[in-house]
Amino acid sequence: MFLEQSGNGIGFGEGFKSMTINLKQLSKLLKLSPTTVSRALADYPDVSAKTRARVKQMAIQQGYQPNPVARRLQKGKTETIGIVITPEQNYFSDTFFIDLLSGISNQITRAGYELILGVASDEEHEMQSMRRMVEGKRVDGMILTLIREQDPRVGYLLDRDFPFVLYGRTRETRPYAFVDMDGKQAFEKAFTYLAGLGHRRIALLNGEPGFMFPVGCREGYESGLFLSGLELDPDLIREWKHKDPSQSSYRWTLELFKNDNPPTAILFQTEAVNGIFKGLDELNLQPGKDVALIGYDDLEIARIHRPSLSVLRPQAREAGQRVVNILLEVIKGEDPGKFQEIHQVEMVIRETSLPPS
Amino acid sequence: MFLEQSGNGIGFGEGFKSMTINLKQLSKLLKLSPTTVSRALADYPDVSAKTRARVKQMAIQQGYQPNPVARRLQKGKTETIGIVITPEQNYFSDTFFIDLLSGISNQITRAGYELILGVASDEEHEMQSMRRMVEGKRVDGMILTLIREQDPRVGYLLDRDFPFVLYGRTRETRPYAFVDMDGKQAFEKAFTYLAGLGHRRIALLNGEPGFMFPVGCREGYESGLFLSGLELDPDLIREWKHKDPSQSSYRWTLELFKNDNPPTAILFQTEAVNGIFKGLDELNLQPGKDVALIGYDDLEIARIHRPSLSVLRPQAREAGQRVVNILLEVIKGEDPGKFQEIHQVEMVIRETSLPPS
DNA sequence: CACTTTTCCCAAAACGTTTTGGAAAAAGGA
DNA sequence: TCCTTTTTCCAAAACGTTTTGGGAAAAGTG
Repeated sequence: MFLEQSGNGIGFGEGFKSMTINLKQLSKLLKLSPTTVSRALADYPDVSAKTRARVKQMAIQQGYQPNPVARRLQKGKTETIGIVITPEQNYFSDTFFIDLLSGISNQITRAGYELILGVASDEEHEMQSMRRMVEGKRVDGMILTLIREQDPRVGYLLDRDFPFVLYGRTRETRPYAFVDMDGKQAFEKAFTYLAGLGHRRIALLNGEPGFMFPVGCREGYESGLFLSGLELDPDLIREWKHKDPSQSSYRWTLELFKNDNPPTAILFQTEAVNGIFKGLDELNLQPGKDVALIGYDDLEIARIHRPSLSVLRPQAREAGQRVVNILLEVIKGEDPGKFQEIHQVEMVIRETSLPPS
Repeated sequence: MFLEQSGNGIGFGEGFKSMTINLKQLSKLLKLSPTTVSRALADYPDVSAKTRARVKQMAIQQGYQPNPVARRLQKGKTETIGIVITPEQNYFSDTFFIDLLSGISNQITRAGYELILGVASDEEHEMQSMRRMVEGKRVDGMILTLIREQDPRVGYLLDRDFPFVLYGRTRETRPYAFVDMDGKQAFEKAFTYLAGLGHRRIALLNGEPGFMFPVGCREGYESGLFLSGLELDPDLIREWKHKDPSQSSYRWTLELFKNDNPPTAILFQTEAVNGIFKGLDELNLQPGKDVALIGYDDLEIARIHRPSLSVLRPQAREAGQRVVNILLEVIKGEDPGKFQEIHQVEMVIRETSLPPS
């Protein structure tokens, strides 16, 4: 008989389903050792150009793909990176996050890696899901998003010396890798733009405290005040709730204009725009005309709405790609402290950023 | 020396990072063979209750977790299931999809499996991403969403006899497993409810042709017409575009009310609600008062808006869990044709479903 | 030609599990 | 007591790769 081992012979009696060839079968077909075939495909220099070509051609012809599980075991790597999302925080339904994820996925695939996804209902499950990935040896590295000021995930991963990259930043003294958007510069830019148009009462509807991103926004806002020679008025600043962006921003908008000296412009995260629009509508104020608006993030609603919303637009897709490339370096053993990127945010002037009337 | 093999001895000189124990080390600690330890942990009957208890205790104490990659190789399974999303279609940013994903992830984790995510920019990349998973032996099964009437993915998977479950249905004669929402029943229910209130001119703003879900909605609408003894008026039916739900539905709303005999109620997918609201606003028509509205899917906007939107609410999370449980059965070898579930959709009456004025 | 170097290939080990096919020890039956 | 059955354990093989450590043949070198 030609077939020496159980199911490892070539060709007969196998269903369509299992029509995949493995290294041993391929090497038999080529009358070479598995070693040589493996090394030929990996472009090792110790296999002649001729046989390398022959091997590669046959591999393509036979549709051979190395079994990733076997490779992972041998290499001691999972070739997988993990991410955990928390839908409750109303963050995931943001198109900007999809862009981020799209960039991440794109780059991961290009590297031949896999992205595994955890969905956690709250902070506790978020940690639990991450620990399963890390301690269960299911991933080589983690990507963290929606970072909090005090983020236990970061300490956990640093303690274990486990590779990770943040999209965002946190309060942590030890060095770690991150890609962040320059929220400060963005809000400063938006503020000074509005101030340059003549606005003197500019309100800030900021993200919920506890998370890190509102910190930069606030800094940029204050920096804008300073650069424009204006005083901070606490009445013009408030936070919306992640659980309920529209409702909380709606209420705040109504309150804001009960003020004796109401604002002529508002800076905010675009996520909260529906509530603001609704509030203004109820107050018979026209967005853009009676109140200038600039949102952070370019969601669909910003483009669709009439008047269209001026926005600060982070390049989420590019950021996602950078996050992955950095993580791959960190996994290789590079020093995470070397990778700390702050990306500029572009301002898109549309119809809601006119001078005060 | 006590340590017989390279890094396999217990305990000395290993960093915090590699403080994970493997089966061989654990068995050495217990003075048992790896075989017995493995079988003890897997509750095989051929290991005594006493040693089983001892093994389990030690495993917990040492924090032993079997290396999933090694297990997968031996078992010939990836313990992984795949899903590919297409952000372009404006589907992913829907909270209902997050619910679905949440149910999927939840159940996958419970089974000890992994969910790997592909993000594809268009139909072609969607297929490519799926093929990578399937032909690259990276998953044991696939979950498909946003199904088209003619969906090449289904044919591809059926041809290869590869396990999969649809969230939705397609036009395909061969048996396959699916979990679908009863869009027909939902729209019929909504229609007859409105008709029961006295509405006689009920419009339908449906999803884009080519996808499967609008088919059921249309059927339900027509069935509602029939049950209410009404005639179909083509002027009252139109589709919105996936690429741009708000804009297309906005335009349609304006056109709709140029009609000599305009509708008093509209049925639609909630995704398109922003355009409808905007259109009605421009026409000085009050939602709920001048025009009754019932949307399909309970998005945040539906609850937030004043008046709040009456909706048809699919239980996406439960559906996601079912999809996974079914897929696991199919992977085990069960006949996919046995698993064809159509889930009822609940109607939530809020403020936009009053009788005609 | 004899010796060294380079080129090209391969057998065996290893990655960490689970499964297979016993085998020794204990218990039961006469 | 001797034989059979049950209980309890284990050595070895297998999963499909990649890496290690050569080794034979070919090509240079004097």
